[in-house]
Amino acid sequence: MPRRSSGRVTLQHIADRVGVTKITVSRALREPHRVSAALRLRIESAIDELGYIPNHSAGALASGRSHSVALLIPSLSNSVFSEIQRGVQEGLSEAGYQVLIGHTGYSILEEERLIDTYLSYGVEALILPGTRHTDHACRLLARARVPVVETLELTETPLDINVGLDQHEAGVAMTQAFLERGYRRVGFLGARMDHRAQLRMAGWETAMRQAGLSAQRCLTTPHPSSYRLGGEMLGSMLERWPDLEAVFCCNDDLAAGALFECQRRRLEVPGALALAGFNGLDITEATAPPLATVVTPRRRIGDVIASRLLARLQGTPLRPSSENLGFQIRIGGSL
Amino acid sequence: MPRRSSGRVTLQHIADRVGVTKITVSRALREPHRVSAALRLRIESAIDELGYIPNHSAGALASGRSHSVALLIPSLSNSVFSEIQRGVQEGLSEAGYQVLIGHTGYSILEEERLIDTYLSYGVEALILPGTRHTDHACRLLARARVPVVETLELTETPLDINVGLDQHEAGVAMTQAFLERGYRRVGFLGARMDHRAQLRMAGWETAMRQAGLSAQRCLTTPHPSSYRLGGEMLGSMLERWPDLEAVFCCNDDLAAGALFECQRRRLEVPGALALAGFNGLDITEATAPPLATVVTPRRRIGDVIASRLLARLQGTPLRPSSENLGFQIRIGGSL
DNA sequence: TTGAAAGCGCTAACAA
DNA sequence: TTGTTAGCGCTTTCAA
Repeated sequence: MPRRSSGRVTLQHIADRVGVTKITVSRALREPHRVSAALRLRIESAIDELGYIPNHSAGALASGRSHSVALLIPSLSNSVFSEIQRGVQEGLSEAGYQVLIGHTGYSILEEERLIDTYLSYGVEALILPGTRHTDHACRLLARARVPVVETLELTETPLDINVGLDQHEAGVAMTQAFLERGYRRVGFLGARMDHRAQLRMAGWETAMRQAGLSAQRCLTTPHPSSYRLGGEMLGSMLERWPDLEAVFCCNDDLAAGALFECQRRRLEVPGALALAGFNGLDITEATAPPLATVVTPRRRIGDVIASRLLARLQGTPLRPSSENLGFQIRIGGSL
Repeated sequence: MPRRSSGRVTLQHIADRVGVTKITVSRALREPHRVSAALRLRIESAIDELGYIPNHSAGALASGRSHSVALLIPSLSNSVFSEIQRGVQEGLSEAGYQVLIGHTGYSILEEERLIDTYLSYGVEALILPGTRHTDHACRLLARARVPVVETLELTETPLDINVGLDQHEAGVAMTQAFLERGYRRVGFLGARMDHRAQLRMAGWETAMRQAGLSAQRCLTTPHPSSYRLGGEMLGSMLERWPDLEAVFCCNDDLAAGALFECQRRRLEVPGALALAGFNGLDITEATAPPLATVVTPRRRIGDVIASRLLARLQGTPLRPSSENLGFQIRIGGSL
């Protein structure tokens, strides 16, 4: 009788039942072709009968491989990340990796905590939203010698693999779309104001200044985006700048909320006020009128992350690199 | 030189540096009060210097405890689950548990796969969306002897802990709200048609039949819900049943999409058509008019799950139980 | 307050 | 094709 034991079925139990040693059972699971067919069948049925579940910790400890990858996302309620997740998941799970999802709530401190946690879980790669991290997080990542993907935005100084799009450029492009259509008093509405929102706003400012126009009509808040907030903030903007002709919102949620507020106020969109959002979520095509937006290649980002990461995990040495997947301006009917 | 070694910093490295044994370092981390203050400080600075990250697998293997709990959610893009997650996370992480999130995509087969995976990770509890599982999943859960929470809906035969609300009753209540306001030709619009959507629809049918009314005006699809789909399906319903007076949608996304379609068709809501959704998401309060909906206590569900689970994990033996957290009907302005 | 010994369940490396 | 041996990094148990 062992001194300590969990009571769970182990490889040894299967081995005893079949009359082989545990390494053979282990092989039957991991390299079935290296075990004779007859034996394999007996092992499989014993596993089934006894309800064996492998102990991942033991395997990871012995092999030094966890077969898992961490994907950190800022928000669980934002479809932007769910599409990236789908691409990553599909690519990596085919290759035998488990994707562990972590939720940062847009906080780089929480990100740091999760990086620590997942490194202690022995993940073989980390996928991070954004390119801003705490110093401590960067130190952890450097020491871990594990592939790291930074995504969504681009940086000149990637830690390792960087896949995303130029948020500033997208902000410029959307603003120019307003200007090309003759709008001059174009405001900016921003919430949460994470790094990407800041970049989009900076793009708006750049484009306005370049056109010799005022970038004063700007309202931001650190609060999280929501439809309701979009409506409320649009109200404040209209009060403060009654001459407003158009509003570029830092994301689709705010833009939709702003559109609803216009409907309540019987303000024609785009007749009395033009609107645009950012991301190209489903809602922008559903509203009346459809919303102008910057369509970001989220699914593709997920796919590309998976493929770059797999190359890296399978040994292809890559030096730090940035990959710009671009964006598209969709005018919809609100501009 | 050891035959195998990961090159990572281990407890032993810290111990060597400080001049103690590894068990003392281990204690300094887990039971700091049992190590002298001076030593503790030296250990802490060595940990910092060398960048030690504990190996979770080794700890879990040795102690038989993983300090982690799995939370499976059907969709990453549905705010319904993000609020539950927040409650669960807050409650459990305070108590030292790591919450591992898994994504089932509404598939009980995928759920089964994730249950298997997370059991092999040694999670100390599982939180599942819904009360329907594959037979194999039930067998896995039974053998695992680990607390299980089934949530969102209620069942007469909980596996263990069941926290949710009566989806059928909510469907009945919302339908009755239509009837009380004089609507008679009330249709039902459903997408995805997971078990909860089915229960809501059954509630609608029950209420209509009890009132002696026809439950024919019903359109469903297995496709995932989206705003766009809500609009398209409403179009089909109006074509098929031009006499439709009201539509109860199985969730808020569909209802919002239906509202947008009404706006496009210049159909007054609720004048020409009344609408209602389900869940009470942010969007229902933002649209013009605000949407009638069934407000579900999602945050509270998360909180209650955490507290029941902690009690259970800390040893309080509970027999299988169902907890009904109820719902509220909010009329908004679309009814 | 600190340490020695053993073992958690598995896999790598080598052997037959 | 199957087995033997050692050890992954940590914690438990018992001892000092």
